[in-house]
Amino acid sequence: MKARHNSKSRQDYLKAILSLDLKGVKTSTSSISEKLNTKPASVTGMFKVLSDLGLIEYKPYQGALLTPKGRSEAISLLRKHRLWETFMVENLCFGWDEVHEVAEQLEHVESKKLVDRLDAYMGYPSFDPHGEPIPDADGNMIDRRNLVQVSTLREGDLASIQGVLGSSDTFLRHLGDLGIRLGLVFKVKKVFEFDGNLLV
Amino acid sequence: MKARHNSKSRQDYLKAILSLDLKGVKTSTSSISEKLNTKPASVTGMFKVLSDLGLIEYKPYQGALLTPKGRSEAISLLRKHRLWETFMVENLCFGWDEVHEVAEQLEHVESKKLVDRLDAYMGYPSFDPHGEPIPDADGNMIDRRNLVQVSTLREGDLASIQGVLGSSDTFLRHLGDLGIRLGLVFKVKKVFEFDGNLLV
DNA sequence: TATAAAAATTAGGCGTGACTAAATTTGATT
DNA sequence: AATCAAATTTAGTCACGCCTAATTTTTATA
Repeated sequence: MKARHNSKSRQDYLKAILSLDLKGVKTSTSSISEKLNTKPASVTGMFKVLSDLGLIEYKPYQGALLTPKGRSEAISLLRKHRLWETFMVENLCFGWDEVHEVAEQLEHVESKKLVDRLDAYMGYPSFDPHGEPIPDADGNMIDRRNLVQVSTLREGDLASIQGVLGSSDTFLRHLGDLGIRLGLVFKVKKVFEFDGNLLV
Repeated sequence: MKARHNSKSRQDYLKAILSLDLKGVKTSTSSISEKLNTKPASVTGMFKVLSDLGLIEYKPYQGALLTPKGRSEAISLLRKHRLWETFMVENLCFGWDEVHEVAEQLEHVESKKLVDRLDAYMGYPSFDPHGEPIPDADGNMIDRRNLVQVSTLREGDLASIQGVLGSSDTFLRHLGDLGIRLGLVFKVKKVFEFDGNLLV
């Protein structure tokens, strides 16, 4: 049980485990090996290391579960990944489909200050270019399962604003002008044929 | 002689060699080992690898010289390092003294498109926050040895604008308003006590 | 020029994280 | 409950990049 420092490899494993975990899939060695393009035997080896480091709960033949510590690190990686993707699309005019690989590298840069500043620079976006929620600095993120698109709401529904898909400056300013802010609770009074609704 | 792909380690060596090279220092194994906090024996080993890869010219006991290929890669790393430092200071409000370590990580991210877009996003800065010149996308950079500060010029001197130290938006706009552009050739007609000069 | 000191290289090892092949455990089916 | 297939773990190897210790080459000095 050595005191190993962080490594790209271990971070990739944590991310893979979190990803399957969030999808409710069992984190078997084979499912992880598939995600990471490695062999099951290699996963077993790394599971032992992560377990020794207190990042996962691992019983042979039983798969792995993230400990709070491991989960926190994995979410921090997810946050970095999605913030960088957002930055590339929103500020550097990348297409949403060409940022994943680069974000995969950027997420391994270690500097909490950097990501937090980047987050602030972009105005604390809630969603990345793929529509996935971005964890905040404390690791909290919006649960998409409870979210609906505004366009699916009907007359009489009660809802609150949790985030905005896309975040072009002009669109965000427009929403601001209308008094639409995060957390705003509203009730749909009427749906026009053209797609409009009235506030509470 | 394996076909090894890029690695952080090899890139660090190339950067170290370029750095000494630019300073006119001989790239001995000991000077490199000092820069990289490794041992001379390790440098010898890596010199062989870099030589096999065609990135340096290496004769035992003679030190190393960058090949055009190696030099080009090293300069690309320098470009990335300095662009990221500039971004952090100019856009993310970092202090100029706290960006080096993070840039050291960011420079290893592989995406020409990313750095070129970042460069454009910042308006193609010529110098980083430490006053060092930033290589352009073709690897060309201003040679600081031929540069002087405007404040050191005397009446009658002929000079041209090669770059601007610092690049706050307002200052750059001010220069633009005065018609001062990169490459502009001018002659000093008179130096005021308060520090002013007239254009050609 | 002979020789001692400094610098560089070679030889041998170690940790990490991957692999293959063989052995073991699980669990599904009869 | 016995058996067989799939999944998992164990055992042993390898490449990479680092290390220390010992050897060799260069260089500086007497």
